[in-house]
Amino acid sequence: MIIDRQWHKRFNRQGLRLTIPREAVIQALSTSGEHLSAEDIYMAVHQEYPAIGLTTIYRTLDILIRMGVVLKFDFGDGRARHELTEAYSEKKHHHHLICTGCSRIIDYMDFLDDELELIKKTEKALSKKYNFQITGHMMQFYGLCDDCRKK
Amino acid sequence: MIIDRQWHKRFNRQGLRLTIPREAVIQALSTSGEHLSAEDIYMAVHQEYPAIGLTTIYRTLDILIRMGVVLKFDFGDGRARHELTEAYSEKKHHHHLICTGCSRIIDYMDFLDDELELIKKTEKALSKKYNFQITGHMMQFYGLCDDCRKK
DNA sequence: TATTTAATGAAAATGGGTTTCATTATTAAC
DNA sequence: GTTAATAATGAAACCCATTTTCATTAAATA
Repeated sequence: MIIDRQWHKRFNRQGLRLTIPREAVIQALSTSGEHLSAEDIYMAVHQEYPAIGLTTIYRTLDILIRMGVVLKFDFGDGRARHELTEAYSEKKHHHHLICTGCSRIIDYMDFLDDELELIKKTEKALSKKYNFQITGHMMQFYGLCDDCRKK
Repeated sequence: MIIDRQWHKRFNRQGLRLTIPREAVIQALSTSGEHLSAEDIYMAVHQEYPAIGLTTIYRTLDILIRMGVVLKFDFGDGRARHELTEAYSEKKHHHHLICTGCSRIIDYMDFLDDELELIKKTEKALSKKYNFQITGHMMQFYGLCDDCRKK
């Protein structure tokens, strides 16, 4: 992800500053895999900027969530996970299949075409009806994985 | 919800006992509205059984989640919410629209027919491909509500 | 009845996540 | 540039939902 003038504007528009720590968090989100916990991001950022604290990570994530740049997930294991929203991500969008037995997460991208088309339609209708500005969605299936069924 | 022999069997099958506290939790979930926090359930149960502790609520919820009876949600406000899964609920299934600004939750049921049909299809395909026993799903849209957009 | 096993509540511990506060870095005003 | 106002920061303290521990009780089984 290139942090350009656009990004600075996005922050300034709300009276916020795009600082080094904030850039670092955006970078980490865009390069360090998926569903990152705050601590994952902290550790990634820490490599290059050891002075940046965990508190700042949390604060930055809050801002990015409010800006619609980041989506916060919960997979039921007690820590929140974060990903760039579709509009800001270079990664292929996916949905989740979660085992309620062992918390295993499977990202799936099959069958997405139909789902996404429907989601786009729903999004439009919802945003009109409730006057929401929709920034993302989350679709998860829960169940027991192969291993956990056997137990 | 009638707690019958079926329910006892479901528990016994796993070496568990269907006790009064556990019945009370199931009852609370089936009658006390939607997206209940552990404390909501505790308070509902407390009315009739003041001796039942919060710890037992948490433990019972864990069991019910593992059994596929309860679905655990996170709306980003720091407390988990719980609902009976579709198979065990008498309530109409719905999806969520969540404001990332103020955590307001809107349940919507419009546009569901198309969604549900697609979901059923996807469910079948996923469960086959990944050998999952799917117990429920969750579909949430995120965005800013009318009020929060203005700020 | 005796014995094993599951379930329970209270209290303590855990651990994400948030607040506070004194300090530092930016930006704006002059 | 210098100065004044404002935003951002990290460390430590705090909060609070959830878990764990442990001694006790209840239920199922031999």
